[in-house]
Amino acid sequence: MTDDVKSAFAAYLHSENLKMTPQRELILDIFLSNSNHISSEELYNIVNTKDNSIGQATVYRMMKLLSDSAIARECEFGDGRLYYELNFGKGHHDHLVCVKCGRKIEVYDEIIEKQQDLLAKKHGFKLISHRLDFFGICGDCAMSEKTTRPQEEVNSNSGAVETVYETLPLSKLESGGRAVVMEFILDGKHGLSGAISNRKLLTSHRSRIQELGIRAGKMVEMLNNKGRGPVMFKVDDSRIALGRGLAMKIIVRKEG
Amino acid sequence: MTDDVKSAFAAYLHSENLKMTPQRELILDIFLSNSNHISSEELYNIVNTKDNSIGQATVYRMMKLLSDSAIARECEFGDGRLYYELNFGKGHHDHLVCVKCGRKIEVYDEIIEKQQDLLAKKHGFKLISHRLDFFGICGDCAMSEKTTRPQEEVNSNSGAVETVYETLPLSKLESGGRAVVMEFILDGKHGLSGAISNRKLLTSHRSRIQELGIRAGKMVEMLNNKGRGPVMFKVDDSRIALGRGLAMKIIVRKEG
DNA sequence: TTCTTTGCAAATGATTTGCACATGA
DNA sequence: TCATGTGCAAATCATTTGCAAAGAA
Repeated sequence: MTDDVKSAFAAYLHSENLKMTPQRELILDIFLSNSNHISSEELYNIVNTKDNSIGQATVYRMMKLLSDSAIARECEFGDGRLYYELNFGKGHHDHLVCVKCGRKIEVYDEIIEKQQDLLAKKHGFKLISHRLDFFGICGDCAMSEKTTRPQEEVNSNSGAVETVYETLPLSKLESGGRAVVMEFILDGKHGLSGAISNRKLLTSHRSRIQELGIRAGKMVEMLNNKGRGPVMFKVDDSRIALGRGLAMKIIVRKEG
Repeated sequence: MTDDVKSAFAAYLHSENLKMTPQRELILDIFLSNSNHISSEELYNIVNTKDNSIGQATVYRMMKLLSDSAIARECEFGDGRLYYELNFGKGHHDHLVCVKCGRKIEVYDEIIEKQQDLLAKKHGFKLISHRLDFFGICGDCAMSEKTTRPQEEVNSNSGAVETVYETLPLSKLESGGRAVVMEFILDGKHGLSGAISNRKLLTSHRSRIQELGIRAGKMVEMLNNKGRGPVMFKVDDSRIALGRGLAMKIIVRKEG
């Protein structure tokens, strides 16, 4: 497989009168040997450990070549970087993006694809392409959350009580509900409402949220959530009102 | 409706100990009176015509406020800008984005939504949100293409012959097929393979493609497209080989 | 009065580019 | 040979931020 890709790339270079160089070869090798969905910068960091004479620009340029040749495909997940996945010999698929560990799972669903075509047709729309990304928490991360169960709740003195947790945006925590803050979702320059990344915390809002004492691990108690307008909740001993838009960007874990 | 939004925003400001200012009021008015899916910069340009003392930063800051309060929602369509749509009183929806005119059509499909939940569950994935964007050509643009039919083909000397056009990426034009170049799809910094925008031409590749003489309106004839590897086609009198990845980014119109 | 806002200009940060030199075919 | 590739540093570009002056409650 790796060899197929390499000869396909060589053929591409040849057809475009471009040249194979040791830099290009090393970058391709590293791209192929690494887990998919890597950004140019991450790739550069790895390349750099093998050969620190290679510049960032070379890596960026190479990724464009791989994309032009359709050996790689560019994807973006709302955090302002471009990621590259292997495209050679693969068909269309959608992504499940874990906001906790950043893992990207490739999925495909025939029913969704068909229904998308119908939907486009219904609107007189001539489809060229589409993208579907899911943001949430993967099975592994959901599992490990159980392990790092917060101390406040470890009160079982006997018997085997399995507690099931539910992960949701703070904006969906109902009045009276208690939950633990897990994660903030990306915002700022490359934000994407509803969509999420674990790469950076909010930029413009980080300070605002953190000033309020809302930090990962904190317990929150929802005082008032009418499903509309700002939500009112308690952290430590203070009451906080927060716009629904911001509250949607705070992921909490609730006992279910 | 407009009044509802405005009082909701006033309530939000109050709940957050923020203040109403003439700047904020003007920006909100203009946002509400304009078509949805506007970027901060576009909005600033309009605001600027009404009051040129208002700075860009104020507009950017206001859009964050509208997003924090959930009155607006941020969306991005792969061109590196953030767009804002009215969110107040609206539910989840997906977007059909026309690569020709840039129009964004909001759509919703119950079957797709249900299937998405099933798909996530099947992969043990706890869904927080998702986004689904379609890129293609809207009915109106498809219609107006017929009107601006290229001269080369206007040879009907009698009778009413209706010609139906089909729009597709060059990479999908079969060997022997002829088509007219319509559009290049976005790339560069904020590119998105498969996904598309009409805002900018390719940056890094524009020169390469244009040097080759490929321009909107040009007739191309596919010489060899095996469905894999580079495609070979003719423009004017020269033969050109192009990587499949790049060829996917050239939208052509074929007689069908 | 006392925070909050604002406009301006400078800073960000991922990515691209100009340039002079180096190198593959 | 000689067009193409490379590293470096400077340039982009949408967006954010620091700051001193101005304004709302």
